Amino acid sequence: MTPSSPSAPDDDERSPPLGWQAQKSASTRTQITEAAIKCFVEYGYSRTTTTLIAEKAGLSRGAMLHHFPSRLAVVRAAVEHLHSKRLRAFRKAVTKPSTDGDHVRQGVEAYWSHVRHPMFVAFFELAVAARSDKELASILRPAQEAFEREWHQAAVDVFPEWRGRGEKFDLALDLSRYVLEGMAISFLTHKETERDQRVLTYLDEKIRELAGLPKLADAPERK
Amino acid sequence: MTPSSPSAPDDDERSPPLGWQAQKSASTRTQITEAAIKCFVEYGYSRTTTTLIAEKAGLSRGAMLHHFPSRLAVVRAAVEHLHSKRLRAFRKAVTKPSTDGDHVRQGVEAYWSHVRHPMFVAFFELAVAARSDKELASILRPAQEAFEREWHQAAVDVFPEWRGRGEKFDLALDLSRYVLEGMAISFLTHKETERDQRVLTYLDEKIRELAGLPKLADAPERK
DNA sequence: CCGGTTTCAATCAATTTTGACTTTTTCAAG
DNA sequence: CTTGAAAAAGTCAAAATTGATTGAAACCGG
Repeated sequence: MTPSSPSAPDDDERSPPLGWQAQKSASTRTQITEAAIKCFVEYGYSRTTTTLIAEKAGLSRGAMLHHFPSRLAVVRAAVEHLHSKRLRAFRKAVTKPSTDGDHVRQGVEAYWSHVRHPMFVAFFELAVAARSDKELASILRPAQEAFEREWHQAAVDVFPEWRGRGEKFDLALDLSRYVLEGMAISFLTHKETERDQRVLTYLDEKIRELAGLPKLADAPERK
Repeated sequence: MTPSSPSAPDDDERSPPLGWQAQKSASTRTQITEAAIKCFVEYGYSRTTTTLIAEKAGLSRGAMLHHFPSRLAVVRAAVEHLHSKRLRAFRKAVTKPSTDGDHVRQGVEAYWSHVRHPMFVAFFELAVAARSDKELASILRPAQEAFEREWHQAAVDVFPEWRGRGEKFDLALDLSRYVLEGMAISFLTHKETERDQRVLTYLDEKIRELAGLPKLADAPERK
């Protein structure tokens, strides 16, 4: 069932030979939660069984259930882990010094990269499953709300000059969120085309309009 | 397990006393597929078991498996049924004589109503599940592609004057699709606010811009 | 009224998943 | 080197789901 070697040094085993049991335990726990997240992305939420998680983490199922007594406990930990990772990655993306001082472009790009990352897929799977699973919903809601607050705060930080013009600001935020998430979700089943680049460029343009910023001379290449 | 009366006259039982067995069978089959669709909406795809479908359809499980030999057969039929219903409803919405000759408004409104309908939720559940279920994906893909072709055709029909200006036309279409679907999906877990009405109004406005139509004097109330 | 077909109901075995329980291994401290 | 606690592995029964099989009931044509 678990043919992998008992102590396969994964990417979380890089802790120095402090050899502490507590540290090893923590390392194993993150290994498990990350395996769970990978399973969400690869197999979807409902197909993520404890067996599958243990297999992907390179542990026996019994070992996993020692760290997390039940499936839900793993899910809980995975949600927290995913949330903090997501938050950290997003913060890093928006606080990165802008390459050309183009706040709009950077903000859009940051969230666009974010929603195309596997982490967003994992969170999306959880969100969809939570729609008809009240228990999961109660676990997910705090993390989701926290992320959205952070998202909004990041937007305020990126556009400090935009204070007071609340109505258009909110509109630009909502529009961006819906367009980018809608595109990202669409791309889960469809493949990207050149047309979609035009949508991103157009979104940039409209946000600038709403912000009262000057039009960009020409749209530079998007990666 | 199935406490409901054996021959509960549901909304599909209203066929006249033609008493034919073949017709009754067809009626029962649509009853089953519609029950399956309801289950997708209410419990999600993965939790929609054969037991649950039979229960919701008011049949014994054995009776259901007589009409559809396997779970997948039910899903297949449900996808087809859902697809034709979706297509019919959408066609009706877009071909309805516009109340005030405002094509843009009508088109947006039509698709907005569509994505807020339970049928869209069901299709969405299927689409998400299909992401990690190749068998379901192969069932769903034809229906999805057919609907998208029809969607595009409907857009062309609603804006006959827009031929030739392909680039902006496609942009308007893509934008609308992403915004509306993104909003609809967001509303599956969040609740609607007044801010979202502004996004719809803004979308109307931008489509008019792209089409080169005059700005609307004032935004009438949305229902 | 009868015969055969269709529809429906109920039971059964096989499989999967889960969580509890037991046993073995690892490892740091004395 | 011994020892005891933590970690890992393996085993087990209970529950759920599925599809097959069998038996009963309704219905139509003759």
